[in-house]
Order: sequence, then C-alpha cells, then structure tokens
Amino acid sequence: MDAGGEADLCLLTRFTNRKDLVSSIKHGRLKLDNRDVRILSILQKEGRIPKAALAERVNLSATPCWERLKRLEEAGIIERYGAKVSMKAFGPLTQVFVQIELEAHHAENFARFERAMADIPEIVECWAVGGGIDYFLKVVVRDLEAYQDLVDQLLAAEIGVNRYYSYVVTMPVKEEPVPVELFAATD
Amino acid sequence: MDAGGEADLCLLTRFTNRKDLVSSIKHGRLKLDNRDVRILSILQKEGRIPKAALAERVNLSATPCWERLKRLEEAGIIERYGAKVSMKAFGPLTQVFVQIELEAHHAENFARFERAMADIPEIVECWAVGGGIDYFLKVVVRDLEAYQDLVDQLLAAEIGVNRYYSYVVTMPVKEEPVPVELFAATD
DNA sequence: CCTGAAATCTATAGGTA
DNA sequence: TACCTATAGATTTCAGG
Repeated sequence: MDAGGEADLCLLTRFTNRKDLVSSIKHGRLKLDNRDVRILSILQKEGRIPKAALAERVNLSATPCWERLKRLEEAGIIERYGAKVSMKAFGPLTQVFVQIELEAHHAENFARFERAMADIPEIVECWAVGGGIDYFLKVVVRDLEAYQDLVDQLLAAEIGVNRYYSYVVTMPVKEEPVPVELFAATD
Repeated sequence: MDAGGEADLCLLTRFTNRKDLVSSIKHGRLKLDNRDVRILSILQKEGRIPKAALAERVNLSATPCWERLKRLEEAGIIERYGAKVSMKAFGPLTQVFVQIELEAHHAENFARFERAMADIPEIVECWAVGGGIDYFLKVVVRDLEAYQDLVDQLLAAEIGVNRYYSYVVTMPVKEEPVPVELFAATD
C-alpha cells in the first residue's frame, strides 16, 4: 500500500483541545489519512519500533510522523502499548470459551454479573452478546480441574447464572489485530 | 506484590544459547522468578515504558533488568509489542462471535477450513474447540450487512461449513491480558 | 548486580513550500 | 497546514568491575 496518497480518505482536522478530539472520535467525525492508518497498522505489530524507523516506513521525516503519532495517542486512537506474553511461558495452560445464560434479565441482574466478572482474574474477556445467550467469556486456567473449581465458584456465588456451556480450546488457529486498513478506507 | 523475593518461584537458569532457551520453554522447564513475572506484568499494560523506569519498578538498576528483558524477548516469552488501537477510530464497528460446525471431520477438512481462515482479514480470531462445536471465530465488520456478506462468502467458498451460529457483541464488559502473576507462582 | 560512557533515539526549535 | 533539517536532551546498550 502506498503511504503517500490521500485518496478517498478524509484529512485529519485540527482541534483546539483534547476534549474536542476525543468527542470527535466518539462521534466518528475524526478522519485519518493513509499515513495515519499505516502508522497504526505498523504499531499494532511493532509497538516498540523506533520513531525514526516508523517515519521512514511511512515516507516521512521524524517530526511530522512524531506529531501524527502524538495526535493518535492523545485522541485515544492508540489506547495503550502492551507486550504480548506467550502462554507457554508458564507451562501448559488451558483456555475455555464459556457461554452464559442468566436467570433473569433485569438491569440489576446484568450489573451484578458484570461486577463479579471484574473480580475474577482468570476471566480475561467478557462480552455481552445477542443470539439467545447473554455473555461470552474467555477463561484462562491451569487445567480442567481448575476450570471446574472456577465454575463451581461462579455457580455458588449467586450472581444469577442459569446455564453455562463450555468450549475448551484445543488449538489456536488465528489471532490478529483488527485490520485497520480495511475499515479506514473509502468513507 | 514484593518484587524482591524469590520465594517458591524457581530461578531462571542460564543457557549457553538461544536454542536451549527456546526448547526449555517449549518443554516448560524455564522458570521465572518474581521479578521476571513483574516485568512481564508491567509490560503487558505499559509496553513502551522506558527501561530505566521499568528497572526502578522492580527494584533493579538498568543493566540487570535489561538483561532479564532481553532474555524474555529472546526466549519468546515476550512474543511481540503492539499498540492497542481503539475500534472507535473508524466509526462504529460490529463484533460477532461465530460458532462453526464442519460437515466432516477428516484431517483435510480441518486443514482446508483453517487455510481459508488465514485469508480473511475480518476474521481476527479463530480457535479450534471441543464441546460439540468445531471452531470459534471472532469477526470484526462494519455492520450486520457486511457480516451477512461475509457469511454468504464463507458458505459459498465450499470450505466444509455445515452450520454456523452467530452471537453479535452488544457490549464489551472486560478485556484483560492473561494474569501472569496467577500462573507463575508456586510451581 | 553495579557504574559509567558511547551509541542511539526522542522531542523541539526554527525554517521552507 | 504540512513538511523539512538540525540539535539538545533522554534513553538504551554494553564494557569493565
């Protein structure tokens, strides 16, 4: 992909302060050009690349690239940087996807369940979903015995779980960042 | 957590070369002490923290911390660094979890399906699972119309999909890195 | 595991189109 | 507004103790 063109991507507009920027994003009004998208794409996979090298890759000198990066960070488009730690580092671990059905569907039921999720470190992801199921969880545990213990705890905790369905991960097939190029183009 | 103690965590042993390190991890023989775990934990959430600041946080001076970090990187315990890009950056996007059942369960069926997954950028995650379902997918699309198009494509592609179940994400509740402290302790 | 200094990287000032 | 070059200051890396 050519990093130079601005094509059918809208230009990033200037704002007087951070609050304007943030609210613009929330309302989907902030637009990124090709270079911004390429910067994001590179940083998704190489989060610690030196800024000079990043600039070179998008055909810019350090300063304008640095300014763009700063804007992306301050606008919250880059939420954070993080190291991806291999799960093999700690010996074999088990991942389980869990579907959860709640007993009742009042606001307080959802709130109670979601509060409980926050406190359990083994539950690394929790998503509210539609489609006959209330929540999807991703759980990381040492082994299936530990998983069963966790489930027992969940059921005993009286947080309104009616039914749960477990799907143990037998193999990771694919795990990629969101393809920013795909969603930035042609607004 | 105190970063100084070595408690019931095993010490990281020295290896003469990279291959030994890597194979040790694969066989789960490489052990990390409290400081290593703390380094990992910090970097998961602050991937671009200056190395001097990291050293200070684990009560070390720059050099030994830097050596540990290098070991962790070379051993593949830190797989990569990455920027987390906000999905709001591109206007509203839709996430969908998809369960897939294949038509047949021969090695070639799995291989064909998995090959197809690699080529579709909207499919950001794919996991083989047990529990009556063959695969879990996480899909990111512009909207539900785009999702339907993607599904139609998948079904038309003759990659052996027998049945699929869709669960549209209505709200992200929790999304955390794997809690390394939990799995490193007490071997 | 420490100190310290060379090499590299970052952030900013000042200037061009 | 968007970009450039140049540079002081910060950080990273590594030799030697």
